[in-house]
Amino acid sequence: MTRPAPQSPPTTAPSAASPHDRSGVLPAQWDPAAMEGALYQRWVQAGYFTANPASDKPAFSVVLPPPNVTGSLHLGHALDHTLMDAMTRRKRMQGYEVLWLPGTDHAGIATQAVVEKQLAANGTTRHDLGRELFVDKVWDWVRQSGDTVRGQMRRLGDGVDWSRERFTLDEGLSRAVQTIFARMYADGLIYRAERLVNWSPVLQSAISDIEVTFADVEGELVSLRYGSLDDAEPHVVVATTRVETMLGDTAVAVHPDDPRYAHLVGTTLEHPITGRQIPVIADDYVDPEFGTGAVKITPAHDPNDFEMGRRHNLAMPSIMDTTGCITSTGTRFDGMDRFAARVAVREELARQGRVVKEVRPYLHSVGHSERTGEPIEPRLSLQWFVATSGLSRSAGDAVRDGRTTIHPRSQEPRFFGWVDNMHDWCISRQLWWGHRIPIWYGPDGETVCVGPDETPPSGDGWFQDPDVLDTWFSSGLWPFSTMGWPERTLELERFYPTSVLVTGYDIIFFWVARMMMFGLYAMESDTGGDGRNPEQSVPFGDVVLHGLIRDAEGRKMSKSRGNGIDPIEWMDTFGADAVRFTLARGANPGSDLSVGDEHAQASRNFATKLFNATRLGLLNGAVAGRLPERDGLTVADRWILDRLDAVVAEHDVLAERYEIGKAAELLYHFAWDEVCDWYLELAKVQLGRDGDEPTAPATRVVLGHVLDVLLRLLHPLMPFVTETLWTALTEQESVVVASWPCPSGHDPDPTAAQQVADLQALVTELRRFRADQGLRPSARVAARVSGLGAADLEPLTDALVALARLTE
RNA sequence: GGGCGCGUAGCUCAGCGGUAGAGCACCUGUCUUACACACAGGCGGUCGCCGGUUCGAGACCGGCCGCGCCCACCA
Repeated sequence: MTRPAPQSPPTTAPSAASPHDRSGVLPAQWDPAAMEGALYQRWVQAGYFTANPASDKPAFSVVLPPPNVTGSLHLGHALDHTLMDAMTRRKRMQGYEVLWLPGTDHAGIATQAVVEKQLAANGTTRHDLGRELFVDKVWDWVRQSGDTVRGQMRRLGDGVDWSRERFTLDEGLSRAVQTIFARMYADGLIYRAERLVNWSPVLQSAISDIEVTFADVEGELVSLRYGSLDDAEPHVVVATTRVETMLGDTAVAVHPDDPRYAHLVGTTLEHPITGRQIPVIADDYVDPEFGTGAVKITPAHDPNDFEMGRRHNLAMPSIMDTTGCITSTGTRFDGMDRFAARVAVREELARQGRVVKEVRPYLHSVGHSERTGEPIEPRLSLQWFVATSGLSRSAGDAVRDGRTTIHPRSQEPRFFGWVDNMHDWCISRQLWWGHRIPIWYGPDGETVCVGPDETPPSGDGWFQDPDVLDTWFSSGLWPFSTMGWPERTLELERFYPTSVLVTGYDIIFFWVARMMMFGLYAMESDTGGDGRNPEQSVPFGDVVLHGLIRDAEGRKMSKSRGNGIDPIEWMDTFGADAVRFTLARGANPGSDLSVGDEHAQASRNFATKLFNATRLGLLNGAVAGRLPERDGLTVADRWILDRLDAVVAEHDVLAERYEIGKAAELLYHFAWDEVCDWYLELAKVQLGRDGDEPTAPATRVVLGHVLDVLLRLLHPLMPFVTETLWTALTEQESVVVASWPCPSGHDPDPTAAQQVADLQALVTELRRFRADQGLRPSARVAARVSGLGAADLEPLTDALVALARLTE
């Protein structure tokens, strides 16, 4: 393909060019990769994205869900960011004082794991380094890799307020963490207890319920016999998929009404391996219909058994250490890994003749650590918890009574199901990277919570709790900790609660519910529960949940599958605008979207189309000026202006409903099918070949206006091309700070619409006819070549009718 | 076991009461002075199945089949 070189110095246009040609201000073609960076730079330098809390404009605020500080953005983030950027850019143009607050998350487990892996490669461990040195090393890593995300966000065009960027472990946020911890501790909402928690032997740490994912696993169901081997003597058969836990059994349970076992309840049976006598107890929990109707009870290693152990005051011996090896059973299995022990114990029981029936393969659901992948082990340990019942009820109420609205509505049951059935949240992690628990223990068993402005107790025997807080504890404070809470800053005053939260539906539980719990609690505790309007307490008025990104075959993108798309590579190939538009166009609330290269190509083509359309305008001297009186306009002009009004109105409705996908679709088709395919062609006729038709001057203004408005409408989704084209067209500073289009207020002219529709039908018919005849298909060319430089469409229509007849 | 959602052109998806749509793919033309990252024309669907409501149903109701996701303490 050859294309004429750009006419580089626009001031010295060749003599052949029309006197109206203003196209010199545009580059020869749209080259996104080469131009986007400079545009972004200019926006930031101009301070367009910096919020001014002192302004008197209405506020619109969004906080960015903080990505992992050492991570990199994937396409899902790009979707997130595109939606937020589109919303904030539009609101800015509408005259709001916009704050889009960026930042990153310290991502406790993930970040620590990366650095530990690096250490492992050098043959050391964090324990070799010691806590302080290790944490220093993590900070080094954070500083070194933390720029990746920022760079990616600049590429995407995110209009965030960089001057307010935050990090969950920075000083201010740490202060917020300590403050709320101290308040909740004082209120009894944070407590320490020995509980059965999900334990990751790989991390050697507790994890919360939602960090466990269940997967069906083929295991073995072993039926084993407690008591005598003589059928005439007392015995009970129980079944288990984790035989090794029998080493920690302290009871066998049956249903109270089960006649088969009534005579055994209250007696004891000998443990076949430890030799201890364990009681047979009766409890309603046992389902007599299931299996043999008898269950082995391991209180320290199974949640149900733990509860039963509490009800019946059973001993709760732990039989595994932090790495998942058998310990303190006093048997030869001590020191064995849990999976090795599973086999060894089964073999031992078989040798004793205690494995009844055959061992059956058994498909059952096993909890795995989401982060590290290995099966979790329920383990009894001393941990810190948040008492969630009151907090989660408030969070649920906020949605129930409409202070916060979830979009789409269909996601609400999922939210309620979670907040209404929440277990207490285990917040302590046996890690080193994170907010250390602000609790100090004294030599005489004292426990002191140290607030942000207090000095920790010192002296012999005092020490701080070694654990750190779950990462989601600090991210749960994000909407207000980032604005300076607990200080009463101007930012909080102006921008909290935030206007809208945008995120994927997969983190409702991790994040959304917790922000609501914390936000409500923090704001109420600020005022002692009075003073403040409850509406001010929720962290956001709207929650917009988008779907997950899948590949062209509808599969989830993942590193292991290798089907992930790197947003940077995509932007290199198609441009940031195309990537953004592709994601936005697929963003139907709450539902997943599949994307592939062909979608990005279509979006890139659309950007090029806009470029060329604007170029046509500039070639013909289109200017964005005051529109002439409507009475003097042609049918085509009146029609396109009416359409423009309608599209502006329709787009606003969709955007306010967060129907970004449909809004994008609307603009795409309006721009392409109506503006480019019809209006531009009609405008050419009205301009005339030499630009000297009587209708030409008005057409230049209408054409300029249509392009101007169209570019402003598209700017939130495609900021880069629209900036380049709009500034060229209007010769104004930047479309970022242009005003948002509103309908003209004119009544639509149905006659014009009808006449254009008739014309379209006519031309289409003519084209079809000519195609059938194997003639040149272009009616518009025919029209012009036939000398139909019409002053209006009525004569044009007549002429086309004549022409159509002629061609027959 | 509970919750949510989905099954519409080859693929990805809109449409949610009134004569079947888009993008991509495919076929046929066309370098027409904004654009071949384009233009024009075309092929292609008994809208998962069965009932019902209605003058009229992808669209509303009931049932069924298939698929996906989330939650849940099935020994």
